[in-house]
Amino acid sequence: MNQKPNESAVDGLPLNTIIDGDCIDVMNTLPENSVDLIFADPPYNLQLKSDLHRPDNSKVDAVDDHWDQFDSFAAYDSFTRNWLKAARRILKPNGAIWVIGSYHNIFRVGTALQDAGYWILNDVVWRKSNPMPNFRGKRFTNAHETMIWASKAEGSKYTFNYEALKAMNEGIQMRSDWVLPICNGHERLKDENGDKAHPTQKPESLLHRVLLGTTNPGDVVLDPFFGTGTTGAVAKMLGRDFIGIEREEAYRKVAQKRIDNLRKYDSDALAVSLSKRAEPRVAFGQLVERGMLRPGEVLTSPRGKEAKVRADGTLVSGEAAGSIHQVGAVLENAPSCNGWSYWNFRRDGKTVSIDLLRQQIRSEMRQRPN
Amino acid sequence: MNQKPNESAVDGLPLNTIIDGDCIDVMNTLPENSVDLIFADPPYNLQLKSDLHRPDNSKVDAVDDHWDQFDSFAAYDSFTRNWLKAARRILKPNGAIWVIGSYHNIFRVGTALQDAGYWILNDVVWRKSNPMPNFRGKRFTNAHETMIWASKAEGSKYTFNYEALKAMNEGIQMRSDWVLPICNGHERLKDENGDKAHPTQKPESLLHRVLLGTTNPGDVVLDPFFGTGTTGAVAKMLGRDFIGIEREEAYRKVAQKRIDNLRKYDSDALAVSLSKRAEPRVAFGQLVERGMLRPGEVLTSPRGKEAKVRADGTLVSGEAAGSIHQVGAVLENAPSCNGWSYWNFRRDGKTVSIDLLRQQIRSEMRQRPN
DNA sequence: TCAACAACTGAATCGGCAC
DNA sequence: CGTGCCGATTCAGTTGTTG
Repeated sequence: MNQKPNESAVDGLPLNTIIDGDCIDVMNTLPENSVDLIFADPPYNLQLKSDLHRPDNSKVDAVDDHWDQFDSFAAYDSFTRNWLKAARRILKPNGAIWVIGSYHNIFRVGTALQDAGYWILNDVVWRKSNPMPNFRGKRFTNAHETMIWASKAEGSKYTFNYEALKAMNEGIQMRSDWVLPICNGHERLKDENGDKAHPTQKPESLLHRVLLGTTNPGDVVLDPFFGTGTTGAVAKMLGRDFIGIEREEAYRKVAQKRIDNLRKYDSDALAVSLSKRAEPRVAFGQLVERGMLRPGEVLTSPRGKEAKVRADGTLVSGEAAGSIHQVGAVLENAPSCNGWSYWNFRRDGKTVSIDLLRQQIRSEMRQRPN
Repeated sequence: MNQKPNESAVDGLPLNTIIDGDCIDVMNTLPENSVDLIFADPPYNLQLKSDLHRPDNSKVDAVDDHWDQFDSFAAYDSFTRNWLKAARRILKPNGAIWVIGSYHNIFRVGTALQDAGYWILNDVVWRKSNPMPNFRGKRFTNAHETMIWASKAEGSKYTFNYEALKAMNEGIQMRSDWVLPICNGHERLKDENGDKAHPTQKPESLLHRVLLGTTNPGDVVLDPFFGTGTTGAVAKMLGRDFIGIEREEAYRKVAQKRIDNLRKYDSDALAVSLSKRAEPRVAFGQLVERGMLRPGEVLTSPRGKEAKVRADGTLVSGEAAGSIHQVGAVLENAPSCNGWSYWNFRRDGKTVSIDLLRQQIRSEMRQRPN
């Protein structure tokens, strides 16, 4: 394990380990408010009544492992509500959860999430570019799975790397439907017999988008149904810490080997496009103080409105006076206005945005903090 | 009304009419086992906290109608279970139901459907080609809605026109995700003031696919939340009988006029919107997510410039950071640059264009349209 | 008449921080 | 806790106007 525990993490967390046990029992041993993100791929409660066969009579290796049978919806609901409750206790107040499922279980999960006090932020559809066809031709090809993204509570300040996701999507904001291939080829882990090691291994691309978009480097990501450890593998590569919980020894062994053989990406490759919100705040008055703008100087709007700069960093325009934002909003008769992008000044015969001056100050601050 | 009652229909059904009243009360007056399909677009129970403005300061005309207000999840669940129970009674034994919703309500609906004894056949995702963006950059663009398709009971011999749907989809099995534009333009009904007649009018293309795929000509289709009557309009065009239930007089009037006036024009418009397909867009970030390129990997230009790939699909090269196009333009001191043809990577000792990777993804997408 | 441009719109649980 | 204020934030279209 070449990944070190993170400074900001809560003491006593078993970081970057795979824990043997039932996920509810294990989560109940962890400290409350200690985990940044939970990614959960719970059993699907598949309702296959008999073995499914392809048209050529070869048998489909369906999900029929013993852990995936539930007597009734009631049993599944009880199981779901219990693990969601344990998960919510260990989540930090501003933490969030992702749960993935199909129509067999996702409606139970979504209802339980809402009832437990989680606040749904989006449902995200993983649209598979290469799904298994519907061999019998009796239904639509089941070509997607659904993920629910929810914060611990209404009003939580969840992490969302908007600009990074937008950059990843050619400059257009990321939508709630993601087109990604299913996990196969070299990525699909095999056991000693060459069979697939886990029936529902998720693709790393899916976790890449989840972790890049809704965690920061150094965050703690817990996966209560770790399986073959896709969550841990991607977390390690992206410089996040993980905690995995898995009951089946065979899965734990495959996952541990998989993760040990991975390296973390260079940290400069993990830097991500930042939102302007993360930039330090600059008061308009500083431009006046520093002489970048003089009291009495006239600012102009895109549509030719004018305002005069006062010595205290406020503007006057006719009856209106106040901050660059307030005066802009009054002149435009708008509920609000970003004065930084609204106002311009003249230099050497050219019209320049006042935001350019703010950027100068910010770049000075970066070189010499304080 | 130029549509005649169907021979096979149960006697006493008010075919091809719009009934005034609460849907539960009205359904309870209809004979049991009498309807082939129910399409329901119930209130979504949106919980809007305050006004939302676009970045240009214009106000979003949100759904704030009284019929969408519920006090709690419990109240919404009670409402849902009641109308689903009434609906199930009037469904024929081999009948089926479609319910459409968003993450606000669809999990409650799905759970209630399962609990009431319906048998879910698929969840189908309507991927909107032109959704409203997320103006605040706080979440993923809400770019889809979910429909649940369920039979009256497990083992029902529901209708599924597999070949018709396959033919509609260029010879490939119809998948569980449908790309269709939202309802706007001439199809969007307006009131006397020129405002939208209904806040959530569904596109005819959506109902066309539902009715063509899961009913036969002459079947009876009931819509308990008829609104402006998209279900009735498409049913009439496709030779199915409809029963609409709607409480609001204004909606009933608009719907009646719409259905009475159906012209050939409508089916032309339908054909156009059905043939619309989203152009496959490939973002450079997808190559990184999918592991085709690794964060930290170095790309080279034809003249030997280098840049490093970051986890969010942007590049860094010295001071320059941004998209493959932006960084290429900076390094060449050019106004613009096609990053796809500019950048190369190394594999097995050979230099390869990144465009080759894009072509791989494109070919995957082309094999499975829609 | 047409092209170019401006204005408008859609089921949305859409801030954050200092005081 | 509330109040006040800074200041960040949009995609794919359709309709209407201008030249």
